[in-house]
Amino acid sequence: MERNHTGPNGDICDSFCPSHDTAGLKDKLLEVAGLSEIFKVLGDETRTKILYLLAHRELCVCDIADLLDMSLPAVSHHLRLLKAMRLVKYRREGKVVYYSLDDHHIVNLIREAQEHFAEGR
Amino acid sequence: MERNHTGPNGDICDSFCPSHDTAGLKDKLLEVAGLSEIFKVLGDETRTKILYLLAHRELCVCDIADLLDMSLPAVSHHLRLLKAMRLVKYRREGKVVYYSLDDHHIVNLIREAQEHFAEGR
DNA sequence: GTGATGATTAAACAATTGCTTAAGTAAGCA
DNA sequence: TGCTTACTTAAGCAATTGTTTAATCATCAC
Repeated sequence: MERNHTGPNGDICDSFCPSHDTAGLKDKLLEVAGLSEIFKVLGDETRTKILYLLAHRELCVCDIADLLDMSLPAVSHHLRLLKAMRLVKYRREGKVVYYSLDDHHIVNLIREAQEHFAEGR
Repeated sequence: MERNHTGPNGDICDSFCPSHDTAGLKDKLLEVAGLSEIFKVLGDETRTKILYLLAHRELCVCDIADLLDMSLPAVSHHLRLLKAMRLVKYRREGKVVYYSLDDHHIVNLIREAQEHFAEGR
C-alpha cells in the first residue's frame, strides 16, 4: 500500500487540515473492527427476508423457498451461512428440517433499519 | 425460476408443514423490501469505518485515506457511494474537500451492531 | 499563463458472491 | 431391499464488488 505524502507535523495534507489528533481517531476504528460481518449478512435481501420470516415462526426449507420464490438449493445455501454465524438453528422432524431464529438480537438491527427508512430517506 | 411441488391445500411439502397461512407471511416480506440496501453499504468494512470517523468530526479525503491506510482513489470511490446514498455531505474549502455525516441516524445502526457483538456472539 | 496539490473519474483487473444443475445424504414407507 | 421425499453439498458459471493505475479536473501560488 502506497503511503501518502506526510507533512512534518504528522498531518497528511501539505495545506491546513483539521486533523490534529488523527491518532486518537485511529484508535476509535478498533471499535468497529469486524462489525461489518453482521452487516454483510443482512446486505443480501434474501437473507434479511429469511431472518424476518423466522422472526415470526419456525419454517421448513421448502416453505421458505416457496415464500421467497427461490430454488431449494439457493435457500439451503443461505441457511448454511446463517447457521454458521449462529443466527439460526434447526431441528429435524422426520424428513422435514425446521429452521428458527437462534439470535433474536438481530431483529433489533432490522427494526432499526426500518426506522431509518421511515424517516423518509 | 422452477416452481416447487405444491400440495392441494397450497402447502408446499407433501407431508405436514406448519405453514398454514404462508400468504400472511408473504405480505410481511414487503416490510423488509429494499432494506438491505443500507446493510449493503455497511457491509463493507471501509465504509463503516468512514462513517464512524465522520460521526466524530468532519475530515478531508486525504485524512480519511491516511487513517484507513488506503489509496486516495479507493476512499474517494467509497465517499462517492455514501454521497449518492445521502449518508455524507461535503463542502469545498480551497483545494480541500471536507466530508461529514449527512445522516446521523446511521450511527444508531452501528451502535446496535456494537451491542450485538457485546452480547458475546 | 505554468506548475503543484487535493480530489475525482475511467478503465482494467482480481476477488468475491449468489445462483444453477447435478449428484449425494437422510428419513419414511412399500 | 428399493423408491420417494426433503434437504444438502459440490462444481461451474455469471454478475457484482473493490482496488489499482493512469488520466483528468479544480483550486491555489507563482
